[in-house]
Amino acid sequence: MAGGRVFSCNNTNSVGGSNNLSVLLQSQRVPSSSEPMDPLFIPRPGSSPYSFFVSGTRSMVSFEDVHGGNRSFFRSFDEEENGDEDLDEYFHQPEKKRRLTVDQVQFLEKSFEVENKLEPERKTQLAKELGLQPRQVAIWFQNRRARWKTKQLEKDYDTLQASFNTLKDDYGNLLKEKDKLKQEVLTFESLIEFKPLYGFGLILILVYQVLQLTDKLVMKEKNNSELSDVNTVCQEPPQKPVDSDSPHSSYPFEPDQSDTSQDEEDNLSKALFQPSSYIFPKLEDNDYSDPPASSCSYGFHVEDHAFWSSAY
DNA sequence: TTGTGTTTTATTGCCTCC
DNA sequence: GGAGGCAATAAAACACAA
Repeated sequence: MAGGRVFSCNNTNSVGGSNNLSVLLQSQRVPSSSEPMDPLFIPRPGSSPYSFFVSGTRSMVSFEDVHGGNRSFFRSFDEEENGDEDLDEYFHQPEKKRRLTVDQVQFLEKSFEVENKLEPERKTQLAKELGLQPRQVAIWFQNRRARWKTKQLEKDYDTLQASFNTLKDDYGNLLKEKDKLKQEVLTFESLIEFKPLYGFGLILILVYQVLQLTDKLVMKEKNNSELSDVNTVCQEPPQKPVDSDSPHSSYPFEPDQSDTSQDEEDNLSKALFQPSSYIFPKLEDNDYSDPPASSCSYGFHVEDHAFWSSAY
């Protein structure tokens, strides 16, 4: 035993069941694990069947006094070990562990609920009441504290596990929210770059249309001047053949009006001065469609708002 | 009945406190 | 240095399925 600790031998449980046995419980030296202690049983004639010495003192305890003669605290040793032969056999057999009875355990449990630590006086008192050695009571409390600690650890673990799961869920939700906000930030950033291009693109379109229209007007003017030159050279233009059967026949030098009809000019004018005919994406509150990759896109007609959505 | 896993009782060694 | 607590562990007792 470490520190030379001296403690009472065990097997007190067997005391209660043995016939008229009292036990002198005082170990004078520490047995090694390979050297089991032989309890020293001293029969005490005339004593109660459940009386015994405790720790070598004369603190004899009558279990009948404590529990009104109820022997339920002890196993029915009368059934297990009866008579001198059994007693003799018991003395020579190696020590065996004896479990506490249900009543003893219940008594100890109630005492443990009151206070899980054991003061010397209480230990002695409990030992007396239960017919156990103080050492046994101490060991029981020690083991009981260990069991309580294990269960407490399990409870703490469950509590921590629940907290962890809750935190994990919260963390997952926060991550989702973070991604969503990040996406919104990106959209807004893109929007900031995108909006100034609206004006620039519009200008490009207008310039392009102006150039196209100017070009066509120039061409038309040129054609007209050439026609006038031809008419000047030809004093007498050839007569149109009168052919009522061929209404579509035309004079070969007659200027072709199909290319630059008045309707087309009107349309071009409309196109030029009504830029709204170019459909731009309508930026609504929740429309975070990305802008075109480049401003060149504004050179094309976009007929459908859906185009912007599907294009990106 | 037996093998196996669990529970309970007890021991051992180390540590702290007084 | 002794008393007592604790962790680790041994070993008996017990429960239970096959």
